[in-house]
Amino acid sequence: MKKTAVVLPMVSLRTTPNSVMETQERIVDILKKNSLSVTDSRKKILRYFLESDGALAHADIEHQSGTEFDRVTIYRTLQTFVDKGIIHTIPTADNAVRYALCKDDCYAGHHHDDHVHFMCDQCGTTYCLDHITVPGISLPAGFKAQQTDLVVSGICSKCNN
Amino acid sequence: MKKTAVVLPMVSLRTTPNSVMETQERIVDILKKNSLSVTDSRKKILRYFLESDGALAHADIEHQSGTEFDRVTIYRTLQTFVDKGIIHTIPTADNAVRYALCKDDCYAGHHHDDHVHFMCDQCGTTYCLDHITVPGISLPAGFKAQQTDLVVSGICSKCNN
DNA sequence: AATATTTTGCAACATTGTTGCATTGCATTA
DNA sequence: TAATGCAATGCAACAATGTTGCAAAATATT
Repeated sequence: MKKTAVVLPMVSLRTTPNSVMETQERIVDILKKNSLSVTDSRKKILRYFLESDGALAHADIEHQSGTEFDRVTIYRTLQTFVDKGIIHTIPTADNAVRYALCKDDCYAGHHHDDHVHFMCDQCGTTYCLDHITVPGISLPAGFKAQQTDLVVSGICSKCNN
Repeated sequence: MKKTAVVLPMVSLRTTPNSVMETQERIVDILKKNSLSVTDSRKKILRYFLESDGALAHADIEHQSGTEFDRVTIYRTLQTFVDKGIIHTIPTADNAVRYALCKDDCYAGHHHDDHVHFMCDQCGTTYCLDHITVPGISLPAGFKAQQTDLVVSGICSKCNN
């Protein structure tokens, strides 16, 4: 492994704003609560999600992280997070795989992401509209719903000015 | 690549010469109405959709058609059909691109596929539930909806026995 | 600190999708 | 219906995306 330089040295904790410290703690907390060993790539990738207001695609993370870690590591980390219920995938109209943080009531192997996703056609940002729940759909006889995904695309509030 | 056995007898349509002729005519009609030149690949691919009750992925068509035409031709044909409003893409939970025939009120550059899609976790078939419309979603201030996709996954009526 | 376990990087590969260009096939007009 | 113009196809080469096995490195455990 190449990199030895740490991004956020412990020493800086005193002089760093509280919010940064909180995020760092929160990251480690999430990983430990999910019985995951705390590694640099997992911390970094989880940080991307915590600091992003939208969803992230694999490519986003790959570009942001540069050559810091391998493509394969990103794939495996994302898969691990999905398995643990930390993030969830979002089906989008353009069929590009995107991931976003789960709410607290998701746990390993059991997602509860019954909220609406919004994808801006202009800036490409994907939002989780957590407070809008997916309406129940009455299916034809014999059909049994397991999961319902609702994705709205259009113009978001930032681009709508 | 000569697949002989036909799979689904579901609605067991008696293949009289007439119905075959009708399908053939319908295919040519659809192509001409959309100002597309009538080629073998377009006819064949369009036939796959007309004879399928579910949605098709690129891979499905590629496997079914064998080496009859090039992969690139399939990509371009599907794209052409989407552009003309003959088929539409379906966003699925597994983020695999699937296509299905549009209803009549779709035309070039303007899709009206406000119906629900159902994807069976067991057999993998994707259905267009044309008669179930997507409910209106009230978005936060500033958000403007352009398109709404609702995909339900679970067990379909065929597998639910 | 030593050991056991997990994760990572690398390499090699598979699948999926895109582009340019010469050739082929369709459609149009004479 | 033969000639011609234009669109579609096949091919090759490439780019992007995703998967797997294994040795090396990092993490967790004792």
